[in-house]
Amino acid sequence: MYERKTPDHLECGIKVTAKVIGSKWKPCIIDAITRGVHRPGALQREVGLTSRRVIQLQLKELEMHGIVEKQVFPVLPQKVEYHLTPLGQSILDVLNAMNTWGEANRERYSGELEPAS
Amino acid sequence: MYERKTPDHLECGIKVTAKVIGSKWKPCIIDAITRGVHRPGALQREVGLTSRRVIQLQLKELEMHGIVEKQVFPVLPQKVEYHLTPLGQSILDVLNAMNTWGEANRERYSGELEPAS
DNA sequence: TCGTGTAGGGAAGATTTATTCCCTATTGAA
DNA sequence: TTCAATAGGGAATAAATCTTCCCTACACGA
Repeated sequence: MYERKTPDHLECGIKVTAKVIGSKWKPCIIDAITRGVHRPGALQREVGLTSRRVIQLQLKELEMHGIVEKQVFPVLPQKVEYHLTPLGQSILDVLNAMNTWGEANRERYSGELEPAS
Repeated sequence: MYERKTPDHLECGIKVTAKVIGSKWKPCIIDAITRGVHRPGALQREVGLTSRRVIQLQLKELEMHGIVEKQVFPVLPQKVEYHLTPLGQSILDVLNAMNTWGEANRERYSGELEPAS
């Protein structure tokens, strides 16, 4: 586990939220779970472009942050499912706002960046 | 200027938005500008905790991304102001959503992290 | 027995991002 | 003349994040 060398700055709400969903794959994972993909292996195949390990690490953090809940079925072969907690459900509002803005402005950022406005 | 070695993944709106506001200080800077702090030096003092250089770099990126507009006054000593563009105004919805969620759940993430829910 | 699937993790390295240090240039005030 | 303020940037380094490689363990089927 990596140990931060600088303290977290959580003085404003934005940074709290960023701490929870601000990483390369977490939004994708949360999105996939809401679409009904619950098992780690399936999530990895769904998200693609990244490895099993990466998904595992992100799921673990999401679980620590109370966004997802891990459910272990006592069967073999192993079966595990991750579901959104109520807290996880509540953060969908934020993801939706981000998605809406991004979709509305995608073309501006897709090609090379022009100087702006 | 740093040149990325891996391509941007902008296939979903969330990542587009994250590219634009997803950095350590950009949300703070945008927030300060909306509160009426427009000059680089003042922004640096307002945000605190970071250096002049950092603010400069972030402002430059925000300008390239069309979020803020730079206004140079032809006077001496130099005077420069940054203001939000209409596009910048529109992204406030996202920042507000993030802030609301974060404020509502701050206590959960302020101390040490408990295993969750 | 060997290869497949499941889920999980340690350790090292690559990549990206943030920060620091030290420069430029200008004007006015001490 | 020297120091403060203004705004800006190059280069190097520190820190954080992401990724890859190689392990564990279990059960089933060929």
